[in-house]
Amino acid sequence: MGPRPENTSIGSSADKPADGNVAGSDEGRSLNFIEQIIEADQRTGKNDGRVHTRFPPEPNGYLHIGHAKSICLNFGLAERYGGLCNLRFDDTNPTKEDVEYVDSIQEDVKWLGFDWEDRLYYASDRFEELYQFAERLIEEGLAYVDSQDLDEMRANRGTVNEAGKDSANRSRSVEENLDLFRRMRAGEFPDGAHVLRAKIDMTHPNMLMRDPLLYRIRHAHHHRTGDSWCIYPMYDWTHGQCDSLEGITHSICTLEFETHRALYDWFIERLGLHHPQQIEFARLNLSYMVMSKRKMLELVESKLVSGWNDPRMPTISGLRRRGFTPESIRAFCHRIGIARMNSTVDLSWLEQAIRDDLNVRAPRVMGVLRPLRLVIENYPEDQVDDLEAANHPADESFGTRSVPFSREVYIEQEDFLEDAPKKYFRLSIGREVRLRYAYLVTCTGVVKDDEGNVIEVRCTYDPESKGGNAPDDRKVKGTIHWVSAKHAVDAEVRLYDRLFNQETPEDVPEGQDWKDSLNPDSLEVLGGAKVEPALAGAEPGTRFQFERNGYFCVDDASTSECLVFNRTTTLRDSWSKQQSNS
RNA sequence: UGCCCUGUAGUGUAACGGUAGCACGAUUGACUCUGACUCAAUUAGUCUAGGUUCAAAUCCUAGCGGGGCAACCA
Repeated sequence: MGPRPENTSIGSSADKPADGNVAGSDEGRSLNFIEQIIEADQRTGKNDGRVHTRFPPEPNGYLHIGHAKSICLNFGLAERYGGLCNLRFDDTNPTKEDVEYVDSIQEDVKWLGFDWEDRLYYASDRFEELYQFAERLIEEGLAYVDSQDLDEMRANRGTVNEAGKDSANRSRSVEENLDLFRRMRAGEFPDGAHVLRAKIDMTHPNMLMRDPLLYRIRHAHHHRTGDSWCIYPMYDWTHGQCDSLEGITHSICTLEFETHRALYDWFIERLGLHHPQQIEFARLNLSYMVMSKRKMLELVESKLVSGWNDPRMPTISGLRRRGFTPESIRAFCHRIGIARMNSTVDLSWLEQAIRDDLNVRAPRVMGVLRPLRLVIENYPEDQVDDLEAANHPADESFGTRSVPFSREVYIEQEDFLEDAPKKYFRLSIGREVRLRYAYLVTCTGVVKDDEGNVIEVRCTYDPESKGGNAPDDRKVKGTIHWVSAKHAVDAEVRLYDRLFNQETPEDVPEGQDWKDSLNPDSLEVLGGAKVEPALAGAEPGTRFQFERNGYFCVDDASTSECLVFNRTTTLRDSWSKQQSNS
């Protein structure tokens, strides 16, 4: 990539795997409650010791970090116990679903590093089987066609404090039910005319058991089955049977399906099928983030973000574009654990996970975000030094590269201060700092514009300090990064901050909209950044550490004419923390 | 005036009637050609009240707090 043949390819090693297991060793780790269930099942010989899980998204949106938790759980369990994990699309609602989502979901699961092999299933592939099951239920008097309208049905369902009332249609004969149901399938009725319901108990304290709907009429085009169906099964009628037919042993879902478990079991038992165990765990909540598909869709559609893969979004595609590695996301999911209690993980955990990973695998490079010209008065006009710089401070296998140095360099604006406090280790008039890998320089003065802004810093260098060390071994506390002005490559750098200012943006105070807490400064675009020449032509997706500035990833929009970087995350910064604390 | 689930350091999770641990953070120090990394140390916890027990985070009762359930969504 770089123009200099002596360089090792600093970009290509960006995806070099971290040594050691970034996800942490499982040895000696205590078991989460699901692993305990599985191990107990294996001890008793349930399912012949088999472990078979599944990840069952509805293709109605892009996957996000919360799905990643579920993916890591389901595929991880299969891996840990020598079992299998399926990918299944829960595509029973044609009006909300699309192949765009089917494709992106597969891409994201693969990118995360998981493989369903030949076990890709669609609930829609089982519409016929599910239909036959429904006829069986009708024949056994366990289901009936109801013809109440929506409002009637709602009214008769009762409330959490009041029992529901039986529908007048509840006593229809098996023959009539079968006839009506077949005609529903045949397309004789308009949307909403009838539904098929299970006959359970309209007074049940669990609302889900008050004669739940199995089928609704929907004359809609399905992204897979086309127009061959006009009745579509509901989630509850679909999910457990699909689990069962796929031979799933442990059907893991989030807590909001807890009350559905009674129904799940009821259907499987009446049908006499293999009985997977539904197990619920707490979904992931992240501070300063919204995770509902509805809200994310609204952000996308109202152009408050650039798309599903906006680097500020919690989507897998957003995180990928932001520069996250799959390993870091898996490590994050591992670190947050699995439990049944609702909780909120701080957004900083995600940053910490990517820092840990990139620290090991990202080559170091120098880039100046907000340039300030530094002129080295005693350095000859036409001279250029080629200085050797390590691509990684702790891993020699990354090799070295050569960085050109000349009389004028750019330094970071914040690395110069006229009135500097004692503990400021950077440049100020009369003070000496090290230009990383280059020379020690001492500031002699500044040039200001009419308004008094510093537009140039002057200094002298110690020719004896080439490479960064003085012959007399004098200690220089500060080391700053730089880029040779005449060799610099221009770049656009996009800095990201949290999307919301509210820790829990979903908790909206009355009279406000959840979008009111959007952070207006979540994106800052720096158009005039300067990076070292080795970065010219860096491929989209390549990750670097800009020393002292953070981790950066070449954006998909980057071209050879115009480099564009996304800042994945900053480095930890105890200096600015110290500043803000005092 | 229902049913179900759930309360452990700041955060996330362990402890399965028997020593309350771990991770992340925070703080301090060491190291340092990244105020990064690394290393060391420190910090801080069982919602409340009763009860059972030799022994309770764990079991029981009551209270308090959080979440879910009344789409022809998943």
